[in-house]
Formats: sequence, structure tokens, C-alpha cells
Amino acid sequence: MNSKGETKERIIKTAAHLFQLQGYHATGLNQIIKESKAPRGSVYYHFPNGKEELAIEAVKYTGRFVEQQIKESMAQVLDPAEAIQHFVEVTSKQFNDPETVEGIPVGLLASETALISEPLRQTCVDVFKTWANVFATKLIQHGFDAEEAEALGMTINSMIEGGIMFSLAHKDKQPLLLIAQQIPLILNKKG
Amino acid sequence: MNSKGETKERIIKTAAHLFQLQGYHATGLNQIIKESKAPRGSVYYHFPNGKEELAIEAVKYTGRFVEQQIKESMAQVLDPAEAIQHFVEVTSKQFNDPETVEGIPVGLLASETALISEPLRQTCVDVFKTWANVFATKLIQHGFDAEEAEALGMTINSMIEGGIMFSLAHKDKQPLLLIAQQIPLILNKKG
DNA sequence: GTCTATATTCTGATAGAC
DNA sequence: GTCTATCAGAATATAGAC
Repeated sequence: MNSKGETKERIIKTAAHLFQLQGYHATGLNQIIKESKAPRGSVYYHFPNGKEELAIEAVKYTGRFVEQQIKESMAQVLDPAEAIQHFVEVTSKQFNDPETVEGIPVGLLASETALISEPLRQTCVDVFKTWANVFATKLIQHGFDAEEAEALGMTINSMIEGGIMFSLAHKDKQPLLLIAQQIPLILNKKG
Repeated sequence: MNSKGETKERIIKTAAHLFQLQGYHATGLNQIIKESKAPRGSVYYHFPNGKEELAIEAVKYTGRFVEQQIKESMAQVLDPAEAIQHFVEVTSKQFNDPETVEGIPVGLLASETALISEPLRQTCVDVFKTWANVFATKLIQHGFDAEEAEALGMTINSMIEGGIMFSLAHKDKQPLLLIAQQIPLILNKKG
């Protein structure tokens, strides 16, 4: 029916959504099939290696989506600390309506699968690195030296992932926002 | 055979270890039974509500264990920033040998189960609050006002959980240690 | 309290028609 | 590319003897 990759993309988007919300192991292929309205056969046609391959594609998809969101925030706001805050605010809005979650980072999935799938683990690490680099680039443009910027990029990433975890656990976006407010403090050296 | 709660405690310790390492859904009761060498019937005798109840007890156990570790670090080192660093170093040592993991915090389990079990979610939130309070108490003793200390306690918690997630994903304790090095920066206002 | 056998449901995955 | 029927195994949970 779909000569292009329409079905494939719908499967990936649905999987990405569910993996971020529920995690890897809690999300069954049955649920992905049901919610994406894709036939069972199509899933294994597009992803011959099954759930693992689908998860890798889902992580890459989320990686690109969030990378774009970070870049937009970095471009829209001059000050690095304020730009990061802006990104966190955009992300936190998704907690209002879990139905629409599309770009909550991938820490949960990364933690779950680090010990059981090396290719999936590596994909998550690559995605984290991409995001951290976007933060670091912004910092370097504003006078931080490269080494410091790299460490801070990773720290910012980690704080945001930690904040997301807290907000998931509390079912409230406030913890993430509160934590994000502390980010300017770690950028006070230069700036 | 064990008239006291020896078997029960062994089940809880094994479950806590496995849940922290692999997460909630990836850890089956069969594995807990096998590794704890407890009979299947004993698990359901001690935890009539099954896996969920066992997980709640495991989270509480980890909560007490880590609370004690945090308190020890806070007592041993005068400066708050250095005391927190000390705790992180103790925690990070567990990444050297996953066999011995006993007190890596519970962010993974909290994220996985927040949407499927309200009592388990609440238990995780309570544990987080306990840890944050220990940090906050230390900060208050060193001149921070209560409101600020509370926000910082949560932020520190979140940075550590985020760092643990990163270290799990990287299979390396370095990310956690690197992130912990940034903690003094957010305490620079007073102190 | 301990232990085993079993029930039930769900999982990821496959086969083969269309 | 799409779709359905079905598999083998694992999951949680239960029953009932000891």
C-alpha cells in the first residue's frame, strides 16, 4: 500500500514514543504493532533483526529529533545558560501530555539495555555524544576552552537526563525545571 | 530451616542487586530465585503480592543502605562539596565490579515503574526525598538557607543519578566522576 | 516455612499465503 | 510489501504436598 517508507517511519515513531515512556522491556512488539496500526509482518520485514534493530532505529530517530531541538534553542538564545534553559523548557512541556512525547532523551533505554545489547548501547552512547557536542560548541563560541566545554556538555546532558528521570518518577515537570535552574551556576566561570 | 527472617533478607538483597543492575522488567523472579537460592514458594510466602511487593522492599532496602553511606560521607568530611565528592567516589567504586553492586541508586527502577505501579513509584519518591534531605541538612549546617538547600539537595541527587546512568551506558565510572567534579560549582554561592 | 509441579498469559519470532 | 496463524519459550502466579 505504501510504496515509500511511510509504514516504516510510523513504526519507528511509535516505537520511539513507547520506549521513551515505558522503557525497552516494558514495551512489547504487540503494543507497537497495535498502536502503530502496522501489520506484524511489516515490522519483521522492515526490521529483520526484530526488537533490537527497531530500538536502534528508534534511538537514532530520537537522537536526530532532540539534536534539532537543542540546535534550535542554541540558535535562538544568545546566552548559553539561557539557551539551555530554553531547551529544557521545551522538553519539559512534553510532561504535560504524555500522549505527545516525541523527544524525551534516552537515558532509561540506555540504562536498561547497556548490559544486554552492545550495538544498542553504542547507539545510545553516540547519541549522547552528539547532544553533548552541540552544547559544547555553543560554550566554545562563548569563550570556554575545548576541554572544559566537553566536560560541561556531558554534565549538562547528565543533569537533564537526571531531571527527566526525577520528573518521570514524580509525574511532574517541576523537578526537571528546578534542576535546570541550577545549570547557570556551573557555567559561571566564564560566560 | 530459618526461623528468623534470614531467607527473606537474602531474597531482598538479591532482588535489590539485580533490579539495580538490570532494571525491573529485565529481572525475572526465576533469576532472583536462582541467585538467592531461595525456593519459589518462599518468595510468595514472604511477598504475597509478588514481584511488585518484592521490588518495594528492595527499594526500601537500597534506600536505607545508601542513606547510611551518604550520612557517613557527610560526617567524615567537613566541607559539603568535598563530602559529596567523597560519597560519589564510594558509589563509583561499585562500577569496578558489578558483582558487588549493593547501593547504586534507584533511578532506573523508578523510571521504569512510574507509570505502572503507584505504590512502587511512591516508594522511590520517598527514598529520593530521604537522600535529598541528608544532603540538604549538611548544607544548612554550613550556612545555606532551607529553601536553597532543598533545591540543591534535589539537584545533587539528580546529577548523581544522571551520572550513574551515564556510567552504566558507558560501562565506565569516569562519567560519574567527571560529573561529580562539577558539583562544587553549584555550591559556590555560600559554603 | 519449604518445595515442586503446573496454570496462564504474554513475549519475540517465524512461515507462508496473498 | 501486507497480513494472519502459529510457534517455542519465558514471564508471573498458584496449588497443594511436605
